[in-house]
Amino acid sequence: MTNEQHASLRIEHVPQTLRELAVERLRAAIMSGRFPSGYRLVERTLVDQLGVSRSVIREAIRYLEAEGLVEIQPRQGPIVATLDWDKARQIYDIRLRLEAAAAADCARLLDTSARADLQAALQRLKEAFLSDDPQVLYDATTRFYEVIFVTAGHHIAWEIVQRLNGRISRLRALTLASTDRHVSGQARMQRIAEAIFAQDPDRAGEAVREHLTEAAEIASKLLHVANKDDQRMGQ
Amino acid sequence: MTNEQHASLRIEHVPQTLRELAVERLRAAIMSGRFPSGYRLVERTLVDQLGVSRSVIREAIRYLEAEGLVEIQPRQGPIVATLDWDKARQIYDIRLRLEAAAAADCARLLDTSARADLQAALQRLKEAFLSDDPQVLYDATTRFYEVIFVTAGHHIAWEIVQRLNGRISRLRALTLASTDRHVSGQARMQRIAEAIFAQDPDRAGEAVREHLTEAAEIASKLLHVANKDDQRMGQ
DNA sequence: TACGGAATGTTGGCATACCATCTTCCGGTC
DNA sequence: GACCGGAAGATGGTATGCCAACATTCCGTA
Repeated sequence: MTNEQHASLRIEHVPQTLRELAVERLRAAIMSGRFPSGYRLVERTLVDQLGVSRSVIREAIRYLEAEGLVEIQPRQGPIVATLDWDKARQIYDIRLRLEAAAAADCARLLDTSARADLQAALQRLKEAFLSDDPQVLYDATTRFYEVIFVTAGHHIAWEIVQRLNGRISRLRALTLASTDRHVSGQARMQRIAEAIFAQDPDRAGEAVREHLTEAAEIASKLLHVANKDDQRMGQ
Repeated sequence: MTNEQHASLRIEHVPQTLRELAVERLRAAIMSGRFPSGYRLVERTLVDQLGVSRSVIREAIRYLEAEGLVEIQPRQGPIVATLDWDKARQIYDIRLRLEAAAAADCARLLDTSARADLQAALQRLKEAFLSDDPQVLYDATTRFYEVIFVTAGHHIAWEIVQRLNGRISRLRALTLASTDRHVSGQARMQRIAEAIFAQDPDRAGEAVREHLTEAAEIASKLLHVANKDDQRMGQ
């Protein structure tokens, strides 16, 4: 069982097929905002852009469709999934529950090896907060949570959270970039880590809940501002 | 926003493309156990069985792969996803958290219309418990939860739970069929409904937790028995 | 000038063809 | 008889071709 216990800690299976590569490229393009919400994914255009055949593109789109990153409009084909505040709220709520549970179990199951992993992830996170590159902070945050989920043995929950994060990636990037967040985020992350190091499940869960509640509030403001911008710009 | 507020209550978008049809057929075949765990999904064989081209089959497989119902083995192609107790445990744990949250919010948000829906679903569930057809009970149970999730506004959580249910469908069928379950299951469902009708979120959440904890225990026993059978039969 | 329709282009759905790799099996040689 | 090598089959990966539906444009007629 679980012969992939720490599989997700590793370098993530170098993609071999064009299809896997295409999925990654498209996902990156969507999550980075290069393909904005509602953007039409015209197959033949993507063929030119990625330099692969339509078969590959279409299969990649099917995958991303099931993942929730792409929606199919009947008679119009695939578009980048849209996000309104109701959906975002639901996603933050699910994340809150799954991440709190993971942090609590992580605190319970912490062993020497996991402690070292978490320590390293926390250190990297601290450095990332000093960095100017949003991507670095994004990656470090992801890594921090990954250690928590994997240590807790919540592999499936981690997959779910990663997918949900994909759907709110732009919101998440904005949230992480927010200056308020910059200050308090680091402190909150620190508190999560401390509770886990102290092996206090309740406090770890509570720390995550506070952290994510704040994140959701910031996201709410940002999304509403963004929506107003969209309306003003007529899109 | 949420212009599909009650979309999932309806008859579910009559599939138009062969691909959607193929996804449904394959999913049904897997969930019913006709394609058992680990079964190789050979594309050209499926072409003959479903009477469509490989393009359609392959795209359907991509979708089910992202859904977690199918796994791709490098250099061997797709197989029906396998399930060990560690994965099943994780899935039950996630379901527990999401369903408890949905029941609580459902209790909070219950209005006249939702009350009627839930009442109808409960009635159908009671009749299903008297039925001999496992499928009827399965469908009625699904419908009961669907009303809870939709009323709570937890549409995304409902999608996630449905997917997770797909991955443990055989376990779930066994659990529902278990005679112990037959007796206590109905009582527990009744308690969940009563707590929601009383608009008592805490009690509703607790009732769901008890219900699912029991279900997970039954599933645990069944899965371990099944695994022993598998070993005995050399597969 | 305005309206209708036909021609053309765009695009997704579906089918098929080709190729590389891996497996299997058969035959020949030692 | 055993072992090795190659041919044939099986199978997934990829590319391409065809078609129907829909949108767009342009021309002809009233």
